[in-house]
Amino acid sequence: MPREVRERQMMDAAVATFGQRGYRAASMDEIAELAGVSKPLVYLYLNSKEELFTACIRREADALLAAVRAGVVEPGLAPDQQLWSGLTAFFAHTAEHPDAWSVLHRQARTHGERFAAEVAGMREELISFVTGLLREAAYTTPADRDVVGVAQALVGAAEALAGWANETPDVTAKEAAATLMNFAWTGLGGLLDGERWSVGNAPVARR
Amino acid sequence: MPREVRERQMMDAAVATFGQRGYRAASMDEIAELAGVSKPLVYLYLNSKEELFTACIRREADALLAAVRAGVVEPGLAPDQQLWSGLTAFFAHTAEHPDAWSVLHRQARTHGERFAAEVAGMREELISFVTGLLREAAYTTPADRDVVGVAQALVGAAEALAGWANETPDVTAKEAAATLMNFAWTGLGGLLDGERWSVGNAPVARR
Amino acid sequence: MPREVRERQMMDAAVATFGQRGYRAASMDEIAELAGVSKPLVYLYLNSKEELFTACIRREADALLAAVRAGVVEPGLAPDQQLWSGLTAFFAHTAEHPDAWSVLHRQARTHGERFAAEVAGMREELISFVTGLLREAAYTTPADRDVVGVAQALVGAAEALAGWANETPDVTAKEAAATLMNFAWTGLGGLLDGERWSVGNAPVARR
Amino acid sequence: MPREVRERQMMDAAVATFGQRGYRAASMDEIAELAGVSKPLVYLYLNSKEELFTACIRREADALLAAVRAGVVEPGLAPDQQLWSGLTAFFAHTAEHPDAWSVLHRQARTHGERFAAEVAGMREELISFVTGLLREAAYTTPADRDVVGVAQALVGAAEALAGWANETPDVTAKEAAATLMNFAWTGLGGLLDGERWSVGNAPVARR
DNA sequence: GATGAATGAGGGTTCATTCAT
DNA sequence: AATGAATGAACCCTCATTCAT
Repeated sequence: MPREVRERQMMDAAVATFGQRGYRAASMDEIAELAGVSKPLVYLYLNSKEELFTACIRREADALLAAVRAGVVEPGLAPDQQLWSGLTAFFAHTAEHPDAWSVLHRQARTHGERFAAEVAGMREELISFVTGLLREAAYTTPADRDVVGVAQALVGAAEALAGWANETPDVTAKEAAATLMNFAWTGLGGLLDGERWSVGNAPVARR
Repeated sequence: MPREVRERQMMDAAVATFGQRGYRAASMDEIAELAGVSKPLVYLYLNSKEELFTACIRREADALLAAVRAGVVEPGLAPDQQLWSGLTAFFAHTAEHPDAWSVLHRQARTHGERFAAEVAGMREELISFVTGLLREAAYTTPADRDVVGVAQALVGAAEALAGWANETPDVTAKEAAATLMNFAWTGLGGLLDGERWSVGNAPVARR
Repeated sequence: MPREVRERQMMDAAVATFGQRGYRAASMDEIAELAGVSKPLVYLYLNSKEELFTACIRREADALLAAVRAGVVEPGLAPDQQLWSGLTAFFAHTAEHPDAWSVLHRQARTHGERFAAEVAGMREELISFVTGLLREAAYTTPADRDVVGVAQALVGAAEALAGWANETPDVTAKEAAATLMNFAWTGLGGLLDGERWSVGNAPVARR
Repeated sequence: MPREVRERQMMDAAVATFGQRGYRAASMDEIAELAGVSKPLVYLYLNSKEELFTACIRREADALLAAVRAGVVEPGLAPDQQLWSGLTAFFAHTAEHPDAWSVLHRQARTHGERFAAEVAGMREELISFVTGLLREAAYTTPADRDVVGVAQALVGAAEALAGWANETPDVTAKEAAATLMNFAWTGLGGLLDGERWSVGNAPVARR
């Protein structure tokens, strides 16, 4: 069997195992067995547990970023529409790859600086995607720190909703995205007055 | 040395170690050494690693809840004012106890159902505190799932900002709380138009 | 509370614990708790686990020997009658003190030479009691080794029956003694022909 | 080195160690060292101390039963001749494998129900071998409990003589078997009158 | 390209024992 | 006469990692 195929099998097994058990609790034995190969082969291809985990993080971070970017390809959309598209893609991807999401969101950030740094890169790309949107949309030029703070909040909210959607039955990606748009775009103040954000008109209309 | 004192020392050491290393990577040896006692004493008082971790989670969850509640004591405040107070207290507490916050937010939720369940109780109390506020403030009666989704988003945003504030120099609790209020209350839509939430008037005035 | 009383309490607790758990599995903690005292007191009175166990063995060995001797006091009995009396006393005592019997028969002989030697003394006294009987009763003078071998067999049979009687419901000391007398006195050869030993006449009559 | 060989080495080392030290006092370190391997290999092949001990009990119980059965193969022998053959084989085996005998007779029965149950199976086979002989040989049909009691006594006597023969220099298996046959077949009553059991004629002639 | 055999190192847990009061 | 506080040492078990084939 060609090396590339074998390697993908191993990484798949590793992502599943790391995602469910955690970095420390996952054993190389289990990963090798799940991949259907012997342990020395895992070491031959991926060198060590640490490198294997790092490789998993990178692959899944890239995949998630690609998915989000692919969701926002249409040019010329209004900022809120772009955000909506990105969020929908984000929620869809995390729902389809729960183990990968667990690796990125939970495991990578709880098992040492080395791994946290690896995933921080991806997070910053998300943040800068959001800050770009915000800067582009704002009438005035807000302070850097304000924008970053708000983007952090937005991404954090998205992460929490991804977990919530994965755990709560029947919450679709669109529903999660709508919830977040209502919250993030309209704001609680508006929500409490009965306002709602909706695809295609609401926020635009509001201006 | 009396048992109570020793026990507190051990729990402090455990929170620090668990918070920094993670549950699996923390060794009872290290905890005992940091507490300045021998390992058997830790077992004599706290029985097992699992029970020790559970005790840490409970203690810190209670402390965090107490801090947030203590921050919202003033009666008769408008809902947004209450939220602001709670958030400020929350950010202040997490900033003062970063290891405890790591235990609650990261470690407890990544190392097995048992621990996750322990912290889920606290999180639900926060959520219900928020949903209570929202229901109280709303003109209309929103659907349950909407409210819970929004509360999840809000708490997730708060958690992300707590991490951001801990990592970014010179971000005070008040600043983090203000950022979140701007984001959460005014909404991105309003923010982009130049609106800002501020202590004491903005949202009230808006009605 | 006077020392002697306390000491008896401890030894009682120790015999019960050692008898049920075994020497290694019994912990000084458990013994102290069962005795209702603190651990240091056990050490103050009995010095160490090893000495405590040795003291238990001695006490119970003496008690068992005394019980057997007390069962054979009547002088002038025929040898088989003496044996019958001794066996009845033996089975009665082991049935009344199962933990003590476990300590002597099982635990003391499975946990190191030191303890085995302690209980071997008692066993030799039983053996020599039996060999005395046999020599006294024999028409001819048998070889020493023959007598000792037979005595070993008899004592072994008695030990096995004591265990069997303790485990099998409703087997009384007298029944066990009768079974053994039938076996040991009449012999399988005779038993199979329908002979039986019975109190008072059988073996005597046979001569 | 192939797995089977290594496994036998480990079990041999385990039987020796368990037989001499006892279950609790034997350490996996010691067993591994005696087997000439590292500790993890013992765990890889035999899983746990408990399973290792159980495996030892089973192997040695089977070996002992096989040895006794192999000693009684000749068909058509008189019952006492069969008993004599079985006993000779039994004593020869226990003398050749004292550690195995210690494991079966002492250790397995003093360290928890699980192990005792494992060896009880073998003991019942011996008992039923003896009871079978007795029933076959009896003119009358004796009560069940009587037969079992007598068989217990006989097996107990054999066990005691095995210990005695192992400890006393120059006692051969045949001598031990002869001593037991004298005791068990002729009975003390007969012995004291000068009767002796001997291979080939005594009991048969007696009928 | 692939594996069966093997281990050094370390972690959780228990326990007999002592000291200061 | 009695105990609460404390520990050194050892044991069972697991795991990442390598070597010879």
